[in-house]
Amino acid sequence: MIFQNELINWYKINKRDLPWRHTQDAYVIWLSEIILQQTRVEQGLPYFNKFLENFPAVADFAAANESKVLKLWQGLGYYSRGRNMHATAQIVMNNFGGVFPTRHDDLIKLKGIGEYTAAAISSFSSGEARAVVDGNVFRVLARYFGIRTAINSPAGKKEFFTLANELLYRPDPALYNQSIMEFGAIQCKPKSPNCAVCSLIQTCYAYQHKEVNALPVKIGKAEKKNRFFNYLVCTKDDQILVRERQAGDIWQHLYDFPCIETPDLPALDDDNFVCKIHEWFGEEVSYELKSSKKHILTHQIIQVQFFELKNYIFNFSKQKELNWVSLNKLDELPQPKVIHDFLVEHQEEMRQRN
DNA sequence: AATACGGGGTA
DNA sequence: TACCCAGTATT
Repeated sequence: MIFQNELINWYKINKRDLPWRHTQDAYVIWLSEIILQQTRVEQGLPYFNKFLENFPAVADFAAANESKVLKLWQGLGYYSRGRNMHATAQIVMNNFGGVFPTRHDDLIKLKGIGEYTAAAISSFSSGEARAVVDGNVFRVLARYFGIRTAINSPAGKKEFFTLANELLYRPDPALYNQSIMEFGAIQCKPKSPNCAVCSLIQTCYAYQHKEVNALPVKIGKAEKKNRFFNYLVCTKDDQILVRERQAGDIWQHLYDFPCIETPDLPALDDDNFVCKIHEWFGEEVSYELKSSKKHILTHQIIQVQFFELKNYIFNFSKQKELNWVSLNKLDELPQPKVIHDFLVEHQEEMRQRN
């Protein structure tokens, strides 16, 4: 039990004071855990506060529009988390009488809650004996026990999950789970871990064998795909033409502009590009490049260009998912970051134009 | 078993 | 750049 006791002792001295550690309310813990999936504490913290303020209880969350949820989520990424939370809040109202479940076996069935999150919520809210296995735990265990199995392979998942549950400190699962994650986040970091002040180095495999930087092992290197989005910005009085993005691609249910996606960066006189603009907006249309930027996602690099259109005739029958909205209304709709940045940068001239 | 899904921080 | 972050869902 040296490993567990050292982690817990370390935690009691070094832990950060985080708001979700002061509650056993499963709803509040759920809020924090979903927000923190693939997200650093510093980035998620303001969103946690914002969500709790807008939705003090699960009933408030369930009663909101999905669009409002996504607007609050704007900028945090992985928007399916927001959509799944909204669906889960409604399931909790309908199937659990508005009482957020605390048992792992109930939690795991809810949308957006997987093995990690079910273990986290159940252990933190009710002390259920479930070991959390997140990126921090993978790293700490791989280093301390010298495990070379890839953490993103099925065999690795199984091996680490089994070990984590064997190690779980039964007298206080919640305390132990918090301890090992916090230790991974602050001390046993991915880059330049703070081994100099670590009380576990005598028994740490990676430290003793000088393999700290080689562990954990991770396989695969998803190639990033290049995409080219050419946004057509059309304004009329205080209205602007927007599109709600649909299923099957990034940014589902967020709002952007009419877009011509091309296989490469189009020249301003590129035939296919010009042809498509004329098809949508008439032969008299003129366009000017206003802004260009590279937007990087996990699996895509998107070269984004914004064109301001003038003298256009818009044919709605060609693009049914497009709608005119006022600039003020657009402010309330959820947008991808690259769209939001464009609107902020150009809001003066867009409003003056009217 | 592999891929999709955001955006930001670090070295 | 490349890698990682309190991962999950889908193919």
